[in-house]
This record gives sequence, structure tokens and C-alpha cells, in this order.
Amino acid sequence: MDSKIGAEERIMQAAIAVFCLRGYDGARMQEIADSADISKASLHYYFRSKENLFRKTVRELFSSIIRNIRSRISEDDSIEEVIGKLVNGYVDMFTAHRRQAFYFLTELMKHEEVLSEIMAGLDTSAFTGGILERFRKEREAGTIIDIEPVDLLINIIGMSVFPIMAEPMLKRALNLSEAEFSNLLAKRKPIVINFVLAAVLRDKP
Amino acid sequence: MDSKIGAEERIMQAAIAVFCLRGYDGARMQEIADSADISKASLHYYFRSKENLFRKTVRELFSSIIRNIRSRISEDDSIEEVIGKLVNGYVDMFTAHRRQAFYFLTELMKHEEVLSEIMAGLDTSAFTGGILERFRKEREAGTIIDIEPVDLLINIIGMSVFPIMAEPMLKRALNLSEAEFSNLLAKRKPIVINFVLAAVLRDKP
DNA sequence: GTCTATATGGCGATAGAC
DNA sequence: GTCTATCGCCATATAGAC
Repeated sequence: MDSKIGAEERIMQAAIAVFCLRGYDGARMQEIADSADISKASLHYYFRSKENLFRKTVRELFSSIIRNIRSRISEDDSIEEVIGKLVNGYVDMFTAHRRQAFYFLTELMKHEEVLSEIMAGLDTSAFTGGILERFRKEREAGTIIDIEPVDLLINIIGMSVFPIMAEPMLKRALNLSEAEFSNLLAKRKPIVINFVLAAVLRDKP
Repeated sequence: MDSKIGAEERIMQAAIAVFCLRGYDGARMQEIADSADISKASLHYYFRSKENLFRKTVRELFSSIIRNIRSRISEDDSIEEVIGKLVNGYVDMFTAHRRQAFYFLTELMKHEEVLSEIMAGLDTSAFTGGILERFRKEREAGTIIDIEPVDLLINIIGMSVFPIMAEPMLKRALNLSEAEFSNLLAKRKPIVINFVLAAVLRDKP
């Protein structure tokens, strides 16, 4: 790990990596310390306890994901462009941060109380951007079918994200090799976009 | 836990519950023993080690899920019926076994090597049933659009399953209460079915 | 087969020198 | 601030009586 940057920063990066890989219970303070090129004692000097370190990493991770997913969509994009950018954005984000997103969901299920409190202060509206509002307008204008904005968004995210998250299970269920599965994932963006457009557009191109 | 059934069976049930709740690292042999109304020593008498018990539970869980998901679809169902039954089946299954499915995915990511070996002997073809073949036929006959059977299946599963699995994250991202979110989930089945039909059918009703 | 008691090892956390 | 050495605890696993 790059020793030019400060110890505290190195520890955070190492901790995120180790927590994501092993989960909270599986993570070892020793491995985090080693990975940050620092002794276990120094680690405790900076962050009093494992739980404290855990909380800090979760907060950091979540806000960075929110920042990352910030809408790339502008007001004057057509509905086709909006949907295209959404699919591209979600696929790219979850491809890049699959392990983190996964870790997040897992720990949310195991330590729901702790994490509710951690995330209470974070602004989550950027997560969905102004997308829901945009869908609502299109629905009113009649350019798309009569569907709840939330349901449309969930459909888009689900098709985009599910195969990425469920890869280890899907690969086996479908009997696909590593290469075959990557190939399948790589080709999905336009397929999902066309699928959504075919379902929601009133006037097909 | 019901003490009329054999100790071994009681332990398996208790182990599955505890592993699903806490994950492998978070699970305690003491909790499994308590939950099975048996001493920790007896637990080790039946299953030599924690890892051994873990492997047995994973094998049992996975094959029971496969059995459960076995196609409810018959040859002479219309394509509309097929899609309807698929959505209903996946939603019901993942609603009932959300924690287990989740646990599964998580451990698959953390201990991929171990689990590959465990599942090598299991028949996974029931997981997708004859669905892919059916989609291929409909595509050739031209009743549905030109889409890879695998992609269509992933789209259906993704929309059905994603919001159930991602509940803890989605609830916060969308700022919905427990009640609001359940309500949303409860209403989704027909929405997803109609969405899929709108996207794939050549001749709309 | 089932138990209590104990061995063994690893982990988070701390003491205290430098 | 950083380290080595060590404490104290708890979890898996075993020994051995019943």
C-alpha cells in the first residue's frame, strides 16, 4: 500500500478492502494492519476499536457510492437517452463496485440496527436523482405507458444489476464458463435498453 | 426446536437457521447447539467440525432450493401463462427464502473455491427448467421479439428478485417506510408481468 | 450418545519502551 | 506516533465420566 499518503488514509483504504472481502466477522485487524503497512497497535491508536473502524468505513463507502451514482442525466435529454444513461450508469457502477455493494447489502442484513444509525445522516436523494420526477412527467405527458415511476426505476435497476450481483449463482445455474458469462454481461447493455424502451414507449420507433 | 425428530435433523435445521442469520464467521457452535437442544460436545460428535457442518448445510440448502424452484410450467401453457408463472414462482420463492438466498450469494463470494467443489455434484438444470428451450421456440415462431432466451430469463428474474434482495438498501435509497415498501412489493407481480409482455410480445392484446 | 470440564489457539485490545 | 510483548477473552475442539 502506498506509504506516501498518511497512515489514517492508508488504514481506511485497507480496511474497506478487507471488510469487503471478508465481511465484518471475517475481517482480521492483523490483515488490515499488514495491508496498511502498520502495526496492529498503531491501528488501534488511530481507530479505537474494530467496530469504530467499521462504522467509519461504511460511512465513507456509502457516501462515495452516492457521489459516484450522481445523475449524469440532464433536463433536455430525451426519454430514450435518459433510460440509456441509467442502464449504462448502473451497470458500470455495479461492475466496478460489485464487491462493495454486496458487502453493503450483507452487513445491512446482519447489523441492520447499527447501520440505520450510521446512514441516518446521509443524503440519499442523489441515489435516485431527479429520475423519479422525470418519469412522472413523461407518464403524465403520455409518452410512456402508465407505470409507477418507482416500479419503472426498479425494473431498470433490477435488469441492470441483478446478473452482476448474482454472478456466482447464475454462472452455475446456467452452466456457463467464466468467459461465456463475461461475454453475456458485456452484451447486455443494449439488450436491456431496448427491452425497456419496447415495454414503456407509447410510440415505437 | 422439536425434539421428537432425530438429533441430526434438528442440528441441520438449527445450523441452516444460524448460518443464514449470522454468516459462516458470525455463527457460533454454541448457538447452533442451544437452538438444537443439544450440548456443544454432542454437536461435534455428529459433525466433526464447523466447516464440515457448514458444507452439509450448504449442500442441503441448495438442493432444496432447486427442488422448490422446479418448473411449475407445462408444455401447453401459452407464452403469457409461462411468463406469469415464472414471475409468480420467482417472487414467491425469493420472498420465502430471502435470507437463505442471500446467505448463499454472500458465502459464494467469500468462499468461492470451497463451494464450487460442494456444488459440483448437484444437478442445476432444474433451476431453469425447460424454460430456455421454450423461449427459443417462441422466438423462432416469431411470437416474441428477437432476444436471447438467457437474456429474457435474466430480465424476468432480475425484475422479480432484485427488489426483494435489495430491500435494505432500496428502502433507504427511496426513503420508504417498512409498510410502504411491503406495499410496493405486494403490488409488483402484475406490473412485472405486464412489463415483460409489453416488451416481448409481437402481437399485443 | 450425551454430558461437564478442559485444552488449545486466535483475536481484539492494551501496556509501556522508544 | 510507532513499535514489541502481553493480557484477557471467547470460540472451536477434545477428554473422559456416565
